[in-house]
Amino acid sequence: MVIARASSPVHPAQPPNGNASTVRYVGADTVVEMGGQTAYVYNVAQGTLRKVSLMRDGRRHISRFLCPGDFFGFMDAPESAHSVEAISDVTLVRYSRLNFDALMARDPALRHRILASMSDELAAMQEQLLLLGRKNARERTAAFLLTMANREPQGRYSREFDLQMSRADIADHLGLTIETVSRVLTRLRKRRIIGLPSSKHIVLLKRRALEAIGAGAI
Amino acid sequence: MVIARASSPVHPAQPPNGNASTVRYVGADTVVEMGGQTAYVYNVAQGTLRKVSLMRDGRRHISRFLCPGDFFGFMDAPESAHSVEAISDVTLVRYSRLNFDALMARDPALRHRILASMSDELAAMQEQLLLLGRKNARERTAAFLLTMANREPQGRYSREFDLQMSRADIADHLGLTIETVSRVLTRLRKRRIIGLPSSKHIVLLKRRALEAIGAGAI
DNA sequence: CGGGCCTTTGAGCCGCATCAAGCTTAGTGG
DNA sequence: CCACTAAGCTTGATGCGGCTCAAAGGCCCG
Repeated sequence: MVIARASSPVHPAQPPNGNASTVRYVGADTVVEMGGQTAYVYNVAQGTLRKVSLMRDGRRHISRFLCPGDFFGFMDAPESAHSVEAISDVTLVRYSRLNFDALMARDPALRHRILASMSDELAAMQEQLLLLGRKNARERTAAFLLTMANREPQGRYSREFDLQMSRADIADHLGLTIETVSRVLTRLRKRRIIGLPSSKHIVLLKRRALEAIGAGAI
Repeated sequence: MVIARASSPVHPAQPPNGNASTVRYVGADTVVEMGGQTAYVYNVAQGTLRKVSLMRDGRRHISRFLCPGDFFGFMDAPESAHSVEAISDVTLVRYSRLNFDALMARDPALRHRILASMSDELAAMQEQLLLLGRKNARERTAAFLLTMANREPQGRYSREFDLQMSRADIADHLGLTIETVSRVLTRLRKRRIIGLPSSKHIVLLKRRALEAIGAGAI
């Protein structure tokens, strides 16, 4: 039940306007928030985080990676035992939940923006359920790469991008092992569907083929 | 993109009050709603439905079973290709989406009820992601039986209940095959953890043991 | 009593996990 | 600039859980 505990928050609580404050976390694996009702709603400004569920015996699942623009801490139920951890240096904008609720009540535009964001998240989760329930390792990996490509900031050409997370994180997101993820990526590289100049740098050589694989054709 | 197409709606559109109307569907496999922006929000009054995603090659996934009290059609994103199908005779209360939005804007209590309901749904989906990503067949089945037991209407003693859905539906919800579901249930019966007087009637003989299995202990 | 559907049970196989080395990269200190 | 180390990634060999294929067993309804 750790709330916004940072091992090293660089700039704690400096409000740019009345409601929000900016918080930064440096280094990997910083636990930002875990379970319970949180006092804050966060918006990711920079960096990447992971939303982690843990089983008692150590099995781990990552339900989602949080990228710039994403909200979190808004709709998380008390009982679900999950935490949010930074996997790179991160800058968050933090809103008091009370202010946020009040703001939502007055501001229909914000309300719709939040509902749309939640709707997107729900759709993504539903896709992920299908992925975990019915797709094989190759299909999962292809779909994941495309999701990551589409999440890249606009400034960058999404044909080519860096994965922000380790093989272990990818495996725990896709319900696979690091070995399987590695093998599938190697196979996609050997078939010239992706380029892999370094372990985290991805080039989409045949996007259409990758899309077909991710959708379960072929 | 079929919206509220019923093969046999018994009582179409009889408004009990200004906003809502009651709709009934008889027979199984009736498609109630599929993809796209729907004009209505539904609340389940009686019966059970399934929320289905389909892949082009026929692979199927059921992300959720809808039971009395559940809302749907509220937060479903346009692009996700899923449908909602009745698996028993069903009575739904249908609200116009426009009215619903307006009502939500004015009524903080309703707004919080809806947010809470969405929060519950999100937590359930997160649990399901962990289940599909990291649990084995026995753990999935145990967790599923407990979920179903806890969803029973209060009038019925949840130690003992009827499954509303077929083995195929259970399999498609748990990312397994009908054969595996059947085998796991048989094994749980032989270990006297559940009773199975008929194929759809479940008796929880050792709830604690089942909980331990479902959580991944043992 | 017969036919169709759902469920159960069995036999064999396959995809991914597990176990076990190597390899690459980054960081650290001499 | 080069050991040295540690962590992460890749690759190979083997095993197993759940899928596939097949058939038999219940149940419902005419």
